Amino acid sequence: MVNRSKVTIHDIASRAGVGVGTVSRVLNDHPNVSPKAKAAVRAAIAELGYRPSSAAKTLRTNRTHVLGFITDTIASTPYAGQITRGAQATAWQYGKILLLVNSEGDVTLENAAVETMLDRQVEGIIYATMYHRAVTPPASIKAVPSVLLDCFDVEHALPSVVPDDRRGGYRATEILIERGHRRIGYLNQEDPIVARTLRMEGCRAALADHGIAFDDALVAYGNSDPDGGYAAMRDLLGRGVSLTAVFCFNDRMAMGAYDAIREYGLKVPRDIAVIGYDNQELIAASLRPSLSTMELPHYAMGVWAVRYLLEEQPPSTNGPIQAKLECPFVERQSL
Amino acid sequence: MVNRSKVTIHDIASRAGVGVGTVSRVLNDHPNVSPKAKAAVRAAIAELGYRPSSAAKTLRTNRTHVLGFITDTIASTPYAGQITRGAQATAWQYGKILLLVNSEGDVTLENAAVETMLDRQVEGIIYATMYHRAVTPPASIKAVPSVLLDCFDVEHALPSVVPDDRRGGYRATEILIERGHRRIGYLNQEDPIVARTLRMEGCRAALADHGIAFDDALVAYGNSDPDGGYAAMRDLLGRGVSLTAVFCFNDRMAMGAYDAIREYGLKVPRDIAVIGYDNQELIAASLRPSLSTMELPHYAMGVWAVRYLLEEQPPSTNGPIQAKLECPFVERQSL
DNA sequence: CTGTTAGCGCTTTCAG
DNA sequence: CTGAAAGCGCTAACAG
Repeated sequence: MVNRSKVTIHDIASRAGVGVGTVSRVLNDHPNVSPKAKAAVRAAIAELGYRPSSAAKTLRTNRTHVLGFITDTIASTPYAGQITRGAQATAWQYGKILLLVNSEGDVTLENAAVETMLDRQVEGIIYATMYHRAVTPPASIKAVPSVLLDCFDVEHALPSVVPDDRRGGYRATEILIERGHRRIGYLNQEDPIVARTLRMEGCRAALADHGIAFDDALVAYGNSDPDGGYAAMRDLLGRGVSLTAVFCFNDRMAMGAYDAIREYGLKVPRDIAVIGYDNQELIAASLRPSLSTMELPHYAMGVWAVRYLLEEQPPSTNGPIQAKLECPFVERQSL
Repeated sequence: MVNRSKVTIHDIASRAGVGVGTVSRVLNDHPNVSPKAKAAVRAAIAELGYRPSSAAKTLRTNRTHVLGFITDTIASTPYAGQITRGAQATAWQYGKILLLVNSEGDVTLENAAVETMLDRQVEGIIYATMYHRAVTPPASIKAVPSVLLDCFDVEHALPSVVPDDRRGGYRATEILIERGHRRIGYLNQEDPIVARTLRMEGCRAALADHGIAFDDALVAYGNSDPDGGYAAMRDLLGRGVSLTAVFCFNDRMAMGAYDAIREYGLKVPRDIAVIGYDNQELIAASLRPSLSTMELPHYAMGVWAVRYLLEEQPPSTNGPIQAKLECPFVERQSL
């Protein structure tokens, strides 16, 4: 039976003919309760449609089992979904629930969000961005255990988890080399964001490790979208340099590159192998031929962040941990 | 100054030399407080780094200012982001915050999520799905004001908000007709989901209203993804029927259709105009030429749902409201 | 094993 | 205008 007006532990107690202490004990699975009392309480709970008040419990125990989750732009990409999903699923496993605020990058709002969360006594805060970059989160975030996701603060004063873009760039290049390519083009994005620097570093390191000289004539720049990839690829092809493969900064640029390659009467992967980055499913899996790419570990970062907050944190030797998660290679048909 | 150990209203009261009642009054902006007392309290609050306990407040007032937000699949599409974003932003405007759970369609988890939310005394629940369909949400959801988003229950026993797919199908077709097309192909998705039925109905109605006979030879079926669109378009083109435009069930199918059209040596929009559905930005804006499409009002539905929960609900004449939101036409270069 | 009791921090009468 | 007091529903001693 469902009773709308507030049923309290006292109602249960009198109904079951026991004291409130006993009710509380069965509610919290305490060991020393007689089976009989337990049954009576259970029955009363069911009959009265009792629902514990988590506010009262929180007031008493000082625990909320709530984690704050702040994002900058939840919308623009499907990434946000994966991060959120990983974080939420993991929180749930631990019996925690997420309080969500999307700041859209508004600093005032971000501060207010942290304040609200602190008022609500969240047990930790996850501050997530949708691409790998440096941030300055509200200082008050330090009032509770916090972790930066897909971003880091310049002082590295807060723990963080980001994709290992350098290693990803290295692996992508190495994979191309392993398949026999030695003339590898690089479609780079023009904004010098963190990911670009790191991936490029990895790429050069792989080239060097395999005794291939880095050739500036093989890199072209463009916007990090299909148009930019299209333009950059045309640029590259227009130079008349020989190349058998191209590593694109991201899948969106690769999408544009496909168009340019096709216009030149070339075929992927027969004439030019293409590897992307991000594993933006919607694109990578849909292109013809489907695109091999390095996956950004969004879900994994969500999981990692929550685990970090909830598990015992090992004593840090030198500053908060700055975790780098691997970007796995996702093989499809473009190489 | 930030004091970590709990500072209570009593600390503020004694520090400011007033009673707790007065402190509470300034905290809640009550009218009858002397400027002097107010100033003293404010000062004490700042000095002690006081932070009100929302648990205590909730216990006392019975209000949490929290809304529950349950999604089935937050990840697979960027849609989820828009829905969530619209809901979150609107909630924030009303001084509410969202408690998020992603069920991944797991019924047990869904039930548990509702229970937790009710224990936490959410003031309303939004139950959102990522595509327009019929659902059976946990019955206990009715314990608080609730609304279904992008879905509806078969009995229409709960209020809901969905895209107006019928009208969208009508408009898309009409737009094609207005531009002079009379031989319009239809790339339909093979699963008979709600959106398919509705869009098709709209399409036929538009045709009829403009005196164009519906021709079965102009509709082809496929998976609702690029491969399906590709196959369906090839099918259509292979029939040798004349057509100058094609209305695709969604943008992903349109993406595949582009490939098929190109393979036939035809050009979009010169030879065949293409209109999609969904306005899946990542695809629609990236295709070459960019794709004109009907937008699914995800953000708007998120806004609508929260508003509905929070605003005074007009007395319903016949059952809970079943809102249909318009799918706006987004013009790009494919027609 | 169990009933009683004392608060958790806050809001809200109720008298001044 | 303001202090004192009474709980909101629950848990955690503390005596049995």
